[in-house]
Amino acid sequence: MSRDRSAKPPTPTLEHVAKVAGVSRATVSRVINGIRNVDPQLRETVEAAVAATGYVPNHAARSLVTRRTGSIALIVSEAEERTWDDPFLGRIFTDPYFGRMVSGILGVLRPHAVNLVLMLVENDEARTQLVRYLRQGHVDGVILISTHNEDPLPQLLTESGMPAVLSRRPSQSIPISYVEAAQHTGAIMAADHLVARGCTRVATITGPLDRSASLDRLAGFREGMARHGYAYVPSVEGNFTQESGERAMEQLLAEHPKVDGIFAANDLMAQGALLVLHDHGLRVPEDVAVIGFDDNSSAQHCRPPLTTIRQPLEDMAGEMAKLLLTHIEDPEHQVTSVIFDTELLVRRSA
Amino acid sequence: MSRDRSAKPPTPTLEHVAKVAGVSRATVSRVINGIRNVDPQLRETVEAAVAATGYVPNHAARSLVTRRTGSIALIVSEAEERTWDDPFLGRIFTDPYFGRMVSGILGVLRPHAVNLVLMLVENDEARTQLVRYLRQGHVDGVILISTHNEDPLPQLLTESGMPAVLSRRPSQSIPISYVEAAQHTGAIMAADHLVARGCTRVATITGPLDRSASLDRLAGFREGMARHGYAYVPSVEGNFTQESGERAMEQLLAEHPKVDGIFAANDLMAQGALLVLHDHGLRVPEDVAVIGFDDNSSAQHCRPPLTTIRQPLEDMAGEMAKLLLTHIEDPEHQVTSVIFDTELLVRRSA
DNA sequence: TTGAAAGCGCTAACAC
DNA sequence: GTGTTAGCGCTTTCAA
Repeated sequence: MSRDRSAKPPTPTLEHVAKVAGVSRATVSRVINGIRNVDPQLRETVEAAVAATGYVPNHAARSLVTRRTGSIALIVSEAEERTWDDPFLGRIFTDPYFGRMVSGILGVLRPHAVNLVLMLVENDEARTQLVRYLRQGHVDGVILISTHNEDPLPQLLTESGMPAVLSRRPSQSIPISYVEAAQHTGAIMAADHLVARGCTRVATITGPLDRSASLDRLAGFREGMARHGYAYVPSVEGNFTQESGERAMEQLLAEHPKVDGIFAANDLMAQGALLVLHDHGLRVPEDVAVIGFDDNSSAQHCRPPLTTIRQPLEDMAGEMAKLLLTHIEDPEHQVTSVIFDTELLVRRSA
Repeated sequence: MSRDRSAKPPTPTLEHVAKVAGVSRATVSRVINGIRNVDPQLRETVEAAVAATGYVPNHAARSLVTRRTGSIALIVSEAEERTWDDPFLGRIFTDPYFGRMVSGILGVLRPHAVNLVLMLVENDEARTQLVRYLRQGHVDGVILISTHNEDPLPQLLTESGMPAVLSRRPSQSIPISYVEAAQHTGAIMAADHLVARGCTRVATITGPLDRSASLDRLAGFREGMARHGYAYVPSVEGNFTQESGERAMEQLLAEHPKVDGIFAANDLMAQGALLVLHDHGLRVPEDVAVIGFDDNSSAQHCRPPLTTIRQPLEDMAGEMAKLLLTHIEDPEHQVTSVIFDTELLVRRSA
C-alpha cells in the first residue's frame, strides 16, 4: 500500500485509449492524426477517451516509424575559436542579429508546431559531435548560420543529405539553398550617401575579412567610392563588436585625423565609432558622418541616431525556415537561393 | 540501373553491423553502449564493423526503450505579451543576460553530450503547446527562465513530474529546485557605496515590479538607504532595457533635478541613464554617481565604465544545468536551492 | 561472455 | 470505415 505513493500512474498509450473507446489502436491513431476516413460518431468517442485518459502520443515511438522528429536545428557555426578578447557566445548573443534571426525563424516554425534546437559549434570537437547528432536523426533539417568562409559544415551537410539552408552564399559552389541580403548594393548606397553629403575623406571599418558578408560590404563600398573618383579608401578590420569598432576608430583617427566620413560594416561597430568620435570632441555628423549596416533596434537609440543600411533579418530568417520546411517536405525540391534587398535609412549620423 | 542515382544506401542498423561482425545484435549493442562484459577480441571485431558500416545508433529507437532523449529544454517564459515597445525576443537576445546563461549551461551540458532545445513561451497558446511537447517526451528535463512572478509554468512543471530547475526563487511555495543570486544583499551594497561616496539625494530605477528580482533589488536598496537614515528613495520603474533606463532617468531628472546618485536595477538601464545624464550636461560621477547590476561585458565599455553589482550568471546557469542533470539521474533527489553571492565592482561611474 | 527473443508505442499496409 | 498485423531499431531480461 505505502508503495503507491511513489507509483506514478503509467503514461497512457494508444492501447489504453483504444480499450477505453472500445475501438482498435488504428482507429485511435487515425483520429489523433486527423485522417479523414473515420465515422464522426466514433471520432467523438475516441476524442472523449483521449481526454479521459489524458493521452499524449509518445514522440520516440512515432518518430521511429514516421522518420520525422518535428524539430529542426539552428546551428551557429564559427570555424575556429578566436583568440581575441572575443568570447564566441557573448558576441553571438549580444548582437541583436541573432535575436532577430531567431525571432523570424520561430515566427514561421510555430504554426507548423516545429521545434528549434539550438546548437553552437565553435571547434572541431563540437563539429564532430554535431555531425553525429544529426546522423542519429534528432532533427529533420538544419538552418546553418555560418560566418567563416572556410567553414566545412556547409559541405558536410550537403554530403549528409540532410535538408539544410545556409545564411549566406556558400563560398565554394556547394549545392545548398541559402538566403542572403544584397550586401554589395547596400554598401554602394552607403558610399553614394556619404559622397552626396559632401564627405571627401572617407574610411571604412570592415568586419572580419574571412567572411563573405564583410568582403562583400567592403568591395561594394570601395566600388561605390571608386565610382565617385575615390580610388583609395582607408580601412581597418573589426570583428563586428562595439569594442572593435572603438579600436578601429581610434586607429583610423590616428592615421587619418582629417577623416570626415565612416562606413562601418555593422551597427555595433558604428556605435563604437560614435563613442570614440565623441571622446575626441568630434561632432557627428558635422565633423564626421557615420553610417552603419543592419538597422538594429539600438541604431535608433544611440547618440545621434544612426544612419544605416537596413537588412530585413527577420524576413530573411523566416524565409530560411520556409525554405527548409519545403526541402523537408519534398526532398527532391531543387536548391534555391533568395536575395533580399537592402535599404538606406537616413537618421542623424550621416 | 538509372534508378540507382537517387537510391541512397540504407542507413545501417544494428542488424547490419551484427551481420558484418558475425555476432548478435545484443553484442553490438553492448559494445556501442560500453558495457563491460564483452570479450576484448569480439569488441574489436565489432568496432571494426561499426567503422566499416558507418553505423550510428538511431535516436528514436533507442529513446523508445530507454525513455531518455539526451536533450533538455531551455524555456524562456514571459507570462504575458507586453504592450510597450518591448518586443520579447529583441529584449531577450539583446541583453547579455541570456547569452551568459546559455554559455554557462552549454559549458556543463556539452561534456555530457546533452543537447539544448530552446523554447520561447510568451503567451497562453505557446504555453499549451509547450506542455504538450514536454508530455510527449521530447526532453528529459527543463531549465526554466521565468521572469514574471505570476507565471503558471513552475507550478505546471512541478505537477507534471518533469525534472526542472528554475532561474529564481518560486513565488508561491512550489517544491522546485532553483538557483538565485543574493539580490537583496547586492542592492544593500549599492546603497552603502553610494552613501559612502557622499551621495545624499539618491534615486533608483527599478526593473518591472512583477518580478521578484526587481522587487528584491528595490527592497534591498531601500533597506540599505534606510539604514543610513534615508527613509524615502524616489524610484521609477523600467523594464530592463536601455531605452527604459533613458526614459526613467529623464523622468527622475524632471522630478528630482538635484539627484546625485542612481542605482539602476540592471546594467542596460544604467547605461541608458548614463546617456541621458550626459545629454543633460551632467558629469558622472562628479554630479551624479551611477551604479548598475549584473556586470555585463558592456559595463566595462561604456562612458564612464560602470560601477555595478556583479552576479555570476555563467556559474549560476552552470549550476542549474548540474542540478537538473542530478534530478534527471535520480528522480528521488530532493529539491535543492543554491544562492550565489553578489559582489560590488567599483569602476568609474560611482 | 554471448545469443534468442520479447517488447518499447506507434503508423501504415492490407484485408475485411 | 474499421480492425489486424507487421514492423520501425533498439535495449534488456533470460537462458545457455
